[in-house]
Amino acid sequence: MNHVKQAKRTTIYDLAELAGTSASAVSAVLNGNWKKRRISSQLAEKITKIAEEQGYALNMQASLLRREKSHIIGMIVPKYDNRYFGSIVELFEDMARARGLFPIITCTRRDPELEIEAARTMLSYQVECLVATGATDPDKITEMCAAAGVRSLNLDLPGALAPSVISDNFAGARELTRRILMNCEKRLGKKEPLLFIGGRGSDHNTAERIRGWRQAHADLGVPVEEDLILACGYAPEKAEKALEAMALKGNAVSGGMFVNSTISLEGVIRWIRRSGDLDDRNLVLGCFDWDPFVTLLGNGIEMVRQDVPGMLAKVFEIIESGESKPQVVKLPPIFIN
Amino acid sequence: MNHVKQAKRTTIYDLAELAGTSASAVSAVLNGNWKKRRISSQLAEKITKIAEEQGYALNMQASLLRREKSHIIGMIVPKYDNRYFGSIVELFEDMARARGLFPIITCTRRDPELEIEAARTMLSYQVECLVATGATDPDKITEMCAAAGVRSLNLDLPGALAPSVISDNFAGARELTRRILMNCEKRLGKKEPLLFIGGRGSDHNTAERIRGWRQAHADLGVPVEEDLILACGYAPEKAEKALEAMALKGNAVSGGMFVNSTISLEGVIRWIRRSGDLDDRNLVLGCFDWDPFVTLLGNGIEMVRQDVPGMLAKVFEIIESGESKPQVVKLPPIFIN
DNA sequence: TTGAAAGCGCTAACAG
DNA sequence: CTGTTAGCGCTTTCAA
Repeated sequence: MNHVKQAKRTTIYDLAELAGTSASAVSAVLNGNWKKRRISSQLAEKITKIAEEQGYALNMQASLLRREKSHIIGMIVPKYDNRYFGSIVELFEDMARARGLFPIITCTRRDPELEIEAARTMLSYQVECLVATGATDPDKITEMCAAAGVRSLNLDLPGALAPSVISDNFAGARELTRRILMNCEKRLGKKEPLLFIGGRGSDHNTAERIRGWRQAHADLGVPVEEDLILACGYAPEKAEKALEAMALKGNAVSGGMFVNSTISLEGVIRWIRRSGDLDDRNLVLGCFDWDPFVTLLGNGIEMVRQDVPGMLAKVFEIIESGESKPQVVKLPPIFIN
Repeated sequence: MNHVKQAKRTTIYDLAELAGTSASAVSAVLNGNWKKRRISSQLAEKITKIAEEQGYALNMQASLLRREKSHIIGMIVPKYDNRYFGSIVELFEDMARARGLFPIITCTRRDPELEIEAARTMLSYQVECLVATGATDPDKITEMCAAAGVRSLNLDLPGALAPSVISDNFAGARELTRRILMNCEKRLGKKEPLLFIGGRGSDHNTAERIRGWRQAHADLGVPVEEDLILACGYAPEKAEKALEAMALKGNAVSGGMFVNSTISLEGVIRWIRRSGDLDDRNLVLGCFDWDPFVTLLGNGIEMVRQDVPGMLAKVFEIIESGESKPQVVKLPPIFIN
């Protein structure tokens, strides 16, 4: 209830003085280890009450400086604005807190420079562990962490130097492709080579998905066409432009389409809407990603939902086990339509 | 390139020893104020090189403890997993960094207890300013901050004790309602009272939107029906259940509908899909929120997109001005269909 | 042009 | 049962 703006924040010394005791007693009480110090519950109560009254807030910087463990866990993530990363971040925070860790998260917008700068900043904040999600150069981050004696893990995109938890992109893409091809047959009367759109050819997941896409074509005896692979990046505009360019070259955009993320799907659908109706175009879509509204788009778009709770459970399992040798854990994604 | 796992992290004392100089010199050089201290560029260079070699990372906790300003800015946010809050968070991080601030963000899942706990934690981390986004009890947070001599601002949901930046919910809802009613007339041949679904009656934004919804009905001479107001909460399941309950009571769900957020819209559309086709039901929808995929849902759903860049620009403007007396800044939202 | 030293607020021995 | 004390790693006078 004290609304006076104080130049100096209340410290344990202030509290000690008010309680007529010492700073160490205050510290012990406020940290909950006063039974260990056998402080009288009377004093404990008094201190707690005074702390409350004064609106005391621990100075974490000082506390951390003194303590050996920071209990801070960091995560870097490429984007917030889609369901996949949004749910990763939200669940990560939750699970971290449930384990008594303080999560700090930062978004790097798929910018390699920002990624390493973010990692360095996290190290400055004394993270005990850093989870690099969808990093472009995870090994660089692992090296930086290792040099500081900090554990790191990769999520979503694997690295060679630290444990990685990812989706089984090959198997997922293979099954997704199979489903799209079957839908083509059902709806268009024939299985035709699919378009692959979105993502970066250089990133591991996209490469694996293209591999699965090829395999499924082979499985079903459908030839693949190399110039139907448009790994144009993730942004909606890029997918939109890629389709436009394709159409301008005189290639009819029709048949089946494997879209590499909902981000790209946004651009794809925008292009479709701009240039004619989805139904009219006889398009059969599948997307290696999930968004609730896409389900509601209709047209039976096949989707793959990555197993975020499963992946994070694995991440924390590895963290808790203390394991730090490189290994890639692949989790099967979930199919939705 | 030193991959040896070190028990102790490299400190400026280690660097000083290696460079044959003192910690204070190292500190000055690494902070870039060595011209002020007139340190020889030779020494500066040497120190920089050694720091690089050793993979030195500043201990921010120690640095912050000593410094007077933390340059940390905090934000609490209810959810990550929708476009609105996702874009707020992403842009906030960006703008904070551009101003030399370190953003720390935490998600409180609309849990009032978590909110104040999160605020306390942020204070422990010595934030210089805290932005409370969509907080259930913003004034409580402002009080806590004030007691610690920390500035706070409210975003999305206003408070009485600190500057607040919000959308103009009344005007937005009024115009959105008007548009839905006009669409009803166009598509269904008549203007009928709209259903209002989603949100909490107790939250300011929902109350303002209901007020706008009423006003628009009055403007167009359409009577409102009180039991068409279903402020059932935000979660998709809640909207879905509310519609189900309404249908079970024998009330036909048809005509126009004002949906209070995309989160709720998810449940609404799910219910529609489960219980018949959107087109068949003659539903005319509007949503006080925006999601790119909703545009692509078709059916001409009217949407309101809140002006996130505008709101954050205003937030930082207020922060930079040092202003801290209560005021509510309302930004007009943008209409999309 | 540089180094020594004090101290930020807290925790954890250790000494009563 | 409780207080004193020694730092954690860094920044910043102050003195040289």
